[in-house]
Amino acid sequence: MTDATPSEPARHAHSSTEPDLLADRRAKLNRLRQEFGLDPYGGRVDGLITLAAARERYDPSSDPNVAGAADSTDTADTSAADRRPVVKVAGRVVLHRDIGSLVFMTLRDATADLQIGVSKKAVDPRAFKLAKLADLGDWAVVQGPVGTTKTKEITVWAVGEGSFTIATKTLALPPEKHHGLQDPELRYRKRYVDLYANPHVLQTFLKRSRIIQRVRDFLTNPPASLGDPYVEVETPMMQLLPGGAAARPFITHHNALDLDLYLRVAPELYLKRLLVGGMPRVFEINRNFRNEGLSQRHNPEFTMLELYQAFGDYGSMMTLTERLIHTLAVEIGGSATLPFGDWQIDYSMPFRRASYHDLFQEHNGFPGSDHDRLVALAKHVGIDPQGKDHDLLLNEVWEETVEERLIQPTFVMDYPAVICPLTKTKPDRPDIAERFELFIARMEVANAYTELNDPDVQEANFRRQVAGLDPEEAVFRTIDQDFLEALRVGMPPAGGLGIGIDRLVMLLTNSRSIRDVILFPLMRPQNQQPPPAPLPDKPTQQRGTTSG
RNA sequence: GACCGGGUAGCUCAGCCGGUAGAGCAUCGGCCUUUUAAGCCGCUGGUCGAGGGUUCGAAUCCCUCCCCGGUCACCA
Repeated sequence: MTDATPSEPARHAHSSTEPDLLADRRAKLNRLRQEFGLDPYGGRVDGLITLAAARERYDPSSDPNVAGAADSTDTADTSAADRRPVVKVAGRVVLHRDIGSLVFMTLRDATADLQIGVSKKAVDPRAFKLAKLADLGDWAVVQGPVGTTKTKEITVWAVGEGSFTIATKTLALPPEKHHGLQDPELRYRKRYVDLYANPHVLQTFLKRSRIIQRVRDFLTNPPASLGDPYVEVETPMMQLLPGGAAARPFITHHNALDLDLYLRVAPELYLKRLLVGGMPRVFEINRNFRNEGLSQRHNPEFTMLELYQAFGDYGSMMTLTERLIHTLAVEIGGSATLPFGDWQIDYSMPFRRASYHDLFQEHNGFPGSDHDRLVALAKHVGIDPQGKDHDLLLNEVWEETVEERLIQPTFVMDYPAVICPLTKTKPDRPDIAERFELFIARMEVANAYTELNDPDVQEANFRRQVAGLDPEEAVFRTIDQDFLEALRVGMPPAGGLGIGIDRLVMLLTNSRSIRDVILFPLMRPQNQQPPPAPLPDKPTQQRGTTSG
């Protein structure tokens, strides 16, 4: 093949790190520039419609291939009698069938796949040669009538000068055209390939977008029975103290203030400050960061809906939660009953409500208050009861014996107060917290409290919590005195709710792994790359450049 | 972190009781105006994840390490 001419900049020459397999693509790129005068990284194109829209434009009454119409041999017909609707479409070339003087391609965009046809007779020679040169993976633009082929496949036929062109040349070799991209590692690392090569992946993420959109609509314009709208707010992701959940935080550093900061594990304590300030109904949909293990259900950064309602309680949160999730199932999933793996999940209202203790009794055959039997069961399921408080042990056994049996949507209510430091207890039961967790398909999807607003009880809970920590953990679990001060200013009684958006999307899209609903899940670096050099302490660039 | 499975051509995968590396698709060259994963002919393409060991000889057996997936652990 020819190498770069003097007119070609050096960047078009082979890089020593580039696989030889790309040599053909490089040569073709140069050829497009030199022989065709084509910019292989072209610009703006007006007047495009989606492939799905083009398919809908098809009009059988204009189609000479439909029985009764004349001249059925030339479907790229350009005669004045042609009444077929003319469209302009763009898409990635995912199939390419060159049969001599006629080239068929299948283009793909976010809406559909659609066949296009380029006939030597119907286009200028340059456009026809470009059609023959097109590679799998190129972006193509085609203009012409929407018709069919002899086999009735709806096809956009390129007709006229410049009616087929390559808008962007790919330099990469595409995945196998039938199997798509299968290797999970490659799918997550090269999501940009996964998205186009596996259409259902793109559909999942479009659905995710619709789910989040619908949640926002629901909360900012709620059903009448739920009362006033909720206001969307944004609170700090970089926090001085990582509060609101017990997870280990990520640490970062602000240079100008020479200050260590934590990425938030939850927005809870800030949203409650807003209740104090007089915002009665607030919500936030945003990322939390927890420095813990990865699993099918855990990614270090994940998206959470948190919501607070003044003068509500966990009962109001229950009503809201089941209404919201039912609405999403029906409107986005298309049915009140949706598959998840081998299960059929029934999102009909009302969801089951059962107390923490009743569920323990139901699945274990004795009350959780029976300490001796609890200890015996703990040993039986492999939990060491040594030195554990009754309620903490109960919780471990509960998670081991009950959680995995909660397949259908179930509100688990009234947790032991000792594991709920931010929750108000029941008026007559100081040992029971007004908290629920919603379980679906063994996953904790939502978590809600009647919020604790007594500053003295809150402070006592914090102190008890910190006292039980080893020194290493205690470092980042300092008591948030400003939050206590806010409670002293006075937080109205309130209900609060958190919903794990990623898990909800998993359920509604029947996705087994959280990585299938997060576009770019965290992965280890591939090639033992050295970490980037640390930033200089003095932020010289930050001044005088672009400032907001 | 532990255990199990995997890493072979750009992609999807065989080969794994040791004997110099295979298929399909893609690429490249040729033919073809109604193809649907088009077809036909021909040609390319691999430090078999990395390093070490055993052996006359290692993709294959052994050791160490890296990456991915799964299970478990961690996650008030």
